Amino acid sequence: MSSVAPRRPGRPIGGQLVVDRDHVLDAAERVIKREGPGASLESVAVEAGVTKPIVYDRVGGRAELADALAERLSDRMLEATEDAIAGETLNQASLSRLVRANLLAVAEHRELFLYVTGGNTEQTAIGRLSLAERSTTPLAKTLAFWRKSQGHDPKVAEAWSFGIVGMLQMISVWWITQPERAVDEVASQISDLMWNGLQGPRK
Amino acid sequence: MSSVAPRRPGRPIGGQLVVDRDHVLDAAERVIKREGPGASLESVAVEAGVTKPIVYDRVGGRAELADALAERLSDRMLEATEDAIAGETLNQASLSRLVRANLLAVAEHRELFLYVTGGNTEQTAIGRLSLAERSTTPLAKTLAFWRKSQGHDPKVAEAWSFGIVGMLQMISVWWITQPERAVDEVASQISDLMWNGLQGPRK
DNA sequence: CATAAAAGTTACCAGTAGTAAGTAAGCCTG
DNA sequence: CAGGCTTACTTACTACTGGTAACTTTTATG
Repeated sequence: MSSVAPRRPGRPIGGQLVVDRDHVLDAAERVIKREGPGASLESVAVEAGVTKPIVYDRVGGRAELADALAERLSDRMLEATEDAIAGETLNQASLSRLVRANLLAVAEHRELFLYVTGGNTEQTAIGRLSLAERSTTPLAKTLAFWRKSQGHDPKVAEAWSFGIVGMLQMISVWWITQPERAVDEVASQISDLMWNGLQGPRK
Repeated sequence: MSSVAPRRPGRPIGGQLVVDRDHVLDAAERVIKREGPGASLESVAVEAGVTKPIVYDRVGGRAELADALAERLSDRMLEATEDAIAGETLNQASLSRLVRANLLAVAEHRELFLYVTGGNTEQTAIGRLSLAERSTTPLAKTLAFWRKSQGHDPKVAEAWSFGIVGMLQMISVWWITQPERAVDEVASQISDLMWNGLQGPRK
């Protein structure tokens, strides 16, 4: 499989790029899936059929790689969860479907999720935060709009968004390490907590 | 400061241990506070006035070090938040104080918190989960008891605990990177969300 | 056709986790 | 009180990894 014909130095015949950025990122995902987080850039390069400096040229260092993969993952998750709630109004049932879709998406990209949420040392927390921000930004907008429509103060939207995203992340990590737990049960429990929290004090 | 007299090889005069486990862990905390996460074991050893193999003997490798520090941090956080809610019954005000105390405790141990929650590669997610578990286990007990006393199903306690801890963690990371944000405001907003969520559907 | 640009690889450096081997002091037995 | 075992360290190494500088070959251009 990895018996890619060894290439000589120098510009390749044909003058075309051998791999582009997405090829490298795809390779990175496969390696992470196979070797877990902590996979080396060397492995990624080999998997992409190329050498390390190319990885640096196409995507950058370890931190940038993590960022790029985080971006991809969060886009996919957003897509998966958008389908679950598409166009519909916010209510308990749609919320539960959203949580469920989130869990299933995490399970599907298990290793990648662990890699992205789980640190590549250095400014990892900032990275984790920026990943979260990709989710919170649209969520905060929705929340603010919804709060206003309910006659409540929309100021809480930003903090609540981060809280909710954190909750989903932690639940995801917990759930994928407990495979015997039914996804529907957890989704329903968490959406209960969220829904009642969102609605505010009982009049 | 770090001009600890260089020790020769061999058993030290007096036959006593030069440093114990806690000394190494204290040194690790200082180094992390100074150099940020990603501090090397070598630095830790130097700070402890000792060499690397001693670190390995006393606490173990990088993963074990992270675990040990996580344990310490979560104990301190538990202590700090316990004071804030001591003996009192669970209500919105005490919950708000708890969130506030949590945020302040995180700010106090800022670098350590980022180190612990923010990945040391490899099985970091498992580590993060086990840290969370230290908080969720007592929380789940309290929640289950409280739910029962309210005539509700206590089964949700475990999932809810992880959700709440995840929420607090994410909010903490977010908050300490936004120093201009008033702690009381965030604490109140988050405790609103949590309290209403916990109480369940309005009758 | 000479020369610059493009697209690679090779070969290296610095730093780091982890370990094996060496060394000096204390302790115990005859 | 002499020799051997144990204790508590250090020194010195290996293996690997992130990152980069220098080199090599093909293509494009005036």
